[in-house]
Amino acid sequence: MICLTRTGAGQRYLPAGMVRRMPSDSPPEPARSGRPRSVAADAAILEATRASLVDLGWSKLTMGDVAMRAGVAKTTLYRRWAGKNELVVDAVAVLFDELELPDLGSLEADVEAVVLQFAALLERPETKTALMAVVAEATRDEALRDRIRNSIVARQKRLVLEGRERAQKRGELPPEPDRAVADRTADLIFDVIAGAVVHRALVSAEPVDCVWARHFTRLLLSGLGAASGRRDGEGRTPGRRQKPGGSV
Amino acid sequence: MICLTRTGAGQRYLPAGMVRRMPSDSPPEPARSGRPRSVAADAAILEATRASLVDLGWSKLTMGDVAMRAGVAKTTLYRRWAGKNELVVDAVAVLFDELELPDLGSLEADVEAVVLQFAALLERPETKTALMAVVAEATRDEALRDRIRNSIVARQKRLVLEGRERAQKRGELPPEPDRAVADRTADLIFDVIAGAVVHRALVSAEPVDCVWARHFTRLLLSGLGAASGRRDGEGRTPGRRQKPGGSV
DNA sequence: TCCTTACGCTACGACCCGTAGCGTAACTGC
DNA sequence: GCAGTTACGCTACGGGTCGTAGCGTAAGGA
Repeated sequence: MICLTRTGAGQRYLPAGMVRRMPSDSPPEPARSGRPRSVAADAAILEATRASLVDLGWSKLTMGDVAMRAGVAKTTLYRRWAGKNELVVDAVAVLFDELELPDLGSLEADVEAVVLQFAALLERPETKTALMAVVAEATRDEALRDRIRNSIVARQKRLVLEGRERAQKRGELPPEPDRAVADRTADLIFDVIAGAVVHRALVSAEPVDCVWARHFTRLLLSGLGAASGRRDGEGRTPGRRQKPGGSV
Repeated sequence: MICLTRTGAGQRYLPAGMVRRMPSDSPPEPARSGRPRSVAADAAILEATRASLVDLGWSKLTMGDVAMRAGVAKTTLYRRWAGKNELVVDAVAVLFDELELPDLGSLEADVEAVVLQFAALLERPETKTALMAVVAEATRDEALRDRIRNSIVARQKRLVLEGRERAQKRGELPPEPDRAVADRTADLIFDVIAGAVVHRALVSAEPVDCVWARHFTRLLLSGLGAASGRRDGEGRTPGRRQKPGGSV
């Protein structure tokens, strides 16, 4: 809705610095004339945004405050971002690059580790308050939804694909019969993992600790029909399906 | 944070009308003297809040607008609620009373139905934008977190408990070995269901339709080790565990 | 009738929004 | 060097929301 009120001149700025700011998305940069944008300012603004999120939270964060922290004029922010929502998405998105799939020898251990990584990321004050607020705004803003999808969701989804591929090579998961089923299942797994962790951490407001991560992982993998690859000897016997019941 | 700025006089109003406004939570009402609060105004305000959410969304909803729609002075709102967050939580919470566990003969069918009910609730414009925004605010507000827990989360959680109890009577789920495990598992199931549906609907922004609900339910129940109770003949064979694989 | 509480109304300072306008800085191509 | 182009900092502004104070009045109980 903000975009609708922007002037034509303002719109010109958007394609360059706003809609796509993934490093790989602006490769050639056809050497426009004129004073170039300060990349230092970009970094300072995003850093200031995260700092402001920590101190003030989403609702009290203001563009003026961010500009002041970054040592930049408020107008500069509006020249690069349409508003608070877009700015915060970009400021938070890079944090998701920290997520990576470890190789601990079994799918179960890998998933557990990712769950804990994700939970740790959600615990950080600059993410926990910002993520939900941005998602809330995105429910009424198509462009913002795309931005979240392209910058944050995509970063997480690749972990699911990587993990499944690796597990299939290990023989822990069966290969997918066809492409459509594979995509659908990956989406499902992604929503289950991310959704459960977010819900546990932010809605239920209970800690996502090792114990919870283990129970959740077992529930998930048991549902996926994965052969147990746990090698530390604890838990269920390898090669045998877990006994159904409350020990999940 | 709002509460901190309220005067002593303002605080006096909170216990009566704000902290607890569930019908069953204020039973005796020790007959205070003075003009009683208009219950009609209460209903009008909450209704106006939902209407405003539909029209404006969370971020553009203002106390003044709600007051105008309700035919009430803005000061009356502040006499009853500390701010926008608390008001919206109360306005939206009652919608969760619509959720109910059907008895379709099998756990699988029941879970599917609840998932679809929950998804339909999330699709409503007054909830989809409000819920996440409130959760976001709650990350920095202990009192708001409690309010959400007591009014919204509690409403949903009872469905999990009911469903499990019924499934155990049917023999679809094994009884819990002890109380602690039972509680922990119920919490886990709750976070998985609610989290996955919310994430699918609001973050991934994909439809939660019958197909998705079925796949998700099978994944969940398979993980829980439930015996298949599906009676329409399709899907897996009763009495036999589902073949692990991509058909989830 | 007095007392108490809720209500509507007005007004208010404080803050934030998003933009316009200006002069200046930085970089490109001739 | 020169214009041409773009980004930046700064100031100022109208418009909106916030949350409260203060007042007179309405609606109940002792």
